[in-house]
Amino acid sequence: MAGLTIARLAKAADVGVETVRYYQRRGLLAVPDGAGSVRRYDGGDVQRLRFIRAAQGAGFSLDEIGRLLAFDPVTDRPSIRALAEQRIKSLDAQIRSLEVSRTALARLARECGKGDAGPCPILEAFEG
Amino acid sequence: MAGLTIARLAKAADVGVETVRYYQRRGLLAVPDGAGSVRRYDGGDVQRLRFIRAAQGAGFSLDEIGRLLAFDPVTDRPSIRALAEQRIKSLDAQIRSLEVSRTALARLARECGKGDAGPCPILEAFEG
DNA sequence: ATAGCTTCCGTACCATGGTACGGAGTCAAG
DNA sequence: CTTGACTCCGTACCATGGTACGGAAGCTAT
Repeated sequence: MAGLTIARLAKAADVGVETVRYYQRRGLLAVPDGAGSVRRYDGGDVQRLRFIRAAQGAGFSLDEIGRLLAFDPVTDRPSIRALAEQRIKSLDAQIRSLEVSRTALARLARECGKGDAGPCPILEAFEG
Repeated sequence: MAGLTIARLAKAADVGVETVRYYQRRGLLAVPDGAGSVRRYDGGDVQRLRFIRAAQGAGFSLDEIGRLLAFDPVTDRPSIRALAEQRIKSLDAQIRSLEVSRTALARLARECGKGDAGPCPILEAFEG
């Protein structure tokens, strides 16, 4: 009987078995019907898991990935692109926010390193 | 009787009442002893809340802020600075990771926008 | 056919930073 | 001295992305 067990599927996609189950619960991955038996998976499932991981790597949440998977690759291009643009905007906002923190903190750390007398400038900055 | 109620304290620091309680549970803020009565807070508490928010703005987690608050501003400068350097490294890693996503996704979105025939290049990229 | 590894499934738990709720007690004003 | 607002406290819940556990059933090798 061809087909992968859940453990082999997980290994093939380099995720944990519990992660596979979690994606099934989230509706990202179909649960094959194995009627009172052990369910079998195929290459399509491996592909789908890889898709999910790749999309995560591009910054999409599992919720967004669910929407991506529901789209038709040919007819829904505008919607897919819109989702991507939205994600890019969100990534930009996150990046900017982290950079603000990074810059402020680096300046404070530099200040702190310049001497060792008195209270730490890092803590002082947070005192208001 | 001088002293702020928890609602006034929260308002003064621009946080929610539940957030104040949460910080108390986390050990970030002292719980004044109000012996079977309503507890009162002072300017020091407002200051401390502002500190927490400012430190969060610099990218520190509540756990790290707890450590910062435990340090002596004068004698623990090296430790404080080390914590800051560590946080900067972590911020840098997060920023780099987001930028990788951002760049890859922007390229795909550009690809997708170049035409409307065939399957969406964004989805195709995730297929492996 | 029986030991022992997997699988199945529900449920609970992890970190993170809160938010919401419900009952009981307290407090100030009318 | 009662009403209404606020406080206290424990506990549960939210999102996010999983991880862990435990019992029952299935599967495989000897």
